[in-house]
Amino acid sequence: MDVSPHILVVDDDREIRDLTGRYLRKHGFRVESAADAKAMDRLLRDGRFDLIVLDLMLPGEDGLSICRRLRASTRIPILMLTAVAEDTDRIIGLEIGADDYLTKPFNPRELLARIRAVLRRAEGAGSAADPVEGVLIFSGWRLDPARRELRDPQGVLIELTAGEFGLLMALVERPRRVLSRDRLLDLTKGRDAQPFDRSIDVQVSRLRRKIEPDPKNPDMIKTVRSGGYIFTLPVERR
Amino acid sequence: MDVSPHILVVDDDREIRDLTGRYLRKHGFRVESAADAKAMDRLLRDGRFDLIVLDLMLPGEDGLSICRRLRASTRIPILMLTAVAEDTDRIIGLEIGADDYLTKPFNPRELLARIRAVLRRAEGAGSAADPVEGVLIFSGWRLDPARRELRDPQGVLIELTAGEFGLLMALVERPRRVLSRDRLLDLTKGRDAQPFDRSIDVQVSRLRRKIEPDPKNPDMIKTVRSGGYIFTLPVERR
DNA sequence: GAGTTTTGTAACGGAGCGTTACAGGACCGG
DNA sequence: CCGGTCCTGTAACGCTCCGTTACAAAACTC
Repeated sequence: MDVSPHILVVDDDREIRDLTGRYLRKHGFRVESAADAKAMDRLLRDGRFDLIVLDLMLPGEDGLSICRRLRASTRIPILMLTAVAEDTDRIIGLEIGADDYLTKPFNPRELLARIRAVLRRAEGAGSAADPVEGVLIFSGWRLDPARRELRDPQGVLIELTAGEFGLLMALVERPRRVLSRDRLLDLTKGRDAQPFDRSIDVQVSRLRRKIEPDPKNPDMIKTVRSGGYIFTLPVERR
Repeated sequence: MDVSPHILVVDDDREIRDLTGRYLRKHGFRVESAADAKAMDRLLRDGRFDLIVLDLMLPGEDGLSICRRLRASTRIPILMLTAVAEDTDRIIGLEIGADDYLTKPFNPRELLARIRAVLRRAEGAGSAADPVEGVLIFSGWRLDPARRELRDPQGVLIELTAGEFGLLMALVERPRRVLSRDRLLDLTKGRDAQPFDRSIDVQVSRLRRKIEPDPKNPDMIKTVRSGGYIFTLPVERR
């Protein structure tokens, strides 16, 4: 299971997206990027992020507005990028709710340091990093992310390996949706698929053997041919 | 009673102490200053401070060491001053647990802005000079940071070495989240992992032997393969 | 129904991890 | 400064996990 923090870079400058993305990945982060507010919203809907790097100047909705909007609904830490140096004080003074800021042009290492610092701070106050709160329940089964335990409807502990647990989490957190192998690989390992990568298939097979009454005719985790896999049961969070 | 925030400036350069002191006072802060670690300790002993501005380069004990030491016992926000734009130092400064930093020479207005930002952030999480938070309790166990003691549910003192205690603190202060070995190393030793570094594994093993009822099937400290370790029990602070 | 693509799973081997043994280092009292 | 004790990092061994490969079964196409 990949625990590396997930960063979302929002900047209209493609070069900045690419460079920072590469740099941050090299240092162990998972990174996705968006060129504007719309693309950002799309990514936010689908994935969980630990931090957003947000450019102040954007086409369409600008950084300030986005920042305010995000703050209204989430606590995801925000690191603002500002173009000019003079306004720095004002930015902070504006109390838009960003967690830190950096003026362009910036040194990637400084970005890295500030990201780490913000993540560390966010850690204490139940950040979006891990809303592990609550157990996931599906037709009597209980999946507990905090204890990393799965119990069947009779309450019996089902031993899962870390890989199996991570895969099941990825599925159960997104029930009744087809998840491609690529997506599952990203969610569980934070890596891209290699040609002829079958690792997800094998993990699914191993997982089914442990949780499906009849692994030959899977009920919970169904295969979607040339699509991926889907977790079919309704899931309740508690 | 004066409620204006209380700032402690630690810098060996007298001019900086005086100038920043004057500037910050003008903007409504109470300010005291110290030229070195000794003087700082003296002031800390009998005053409450809301934030410390700490120079990296100091005669005697240097800023990094001081920072680490302060973090071990308090949560007072720290704003580091670094002399040159020496990146490694700056980065380490944040990694050590400083809340922010600024490179000299700096614009007083920026110092002011960053101080305000740090104070604003600190506000939420039990601010002021609360020296060492209370006892940490998990399913009957009591971990006391002030006395550096661990007692089991029967009240029996469990002897832990300094390393074991530090590791347990790092875990218990961040329960129910996966902590990578790198992170744990940083939290406990303040250093980076070397290739083939297994010291965390060994410490975890020794700690489990002392606190897990069945060390072979750990319950409190679980392993997350290729992820790190997680402390699974809910923790209450008192 | 033959051919093609996709998926399931057994088997193998490399990598991650727990544990022990050992040795260098810190600490302490004298 | 010295010897003993305790602590902790490193090396090594064995076990488990999981990615890869290979082949068979299933699903789909025409």
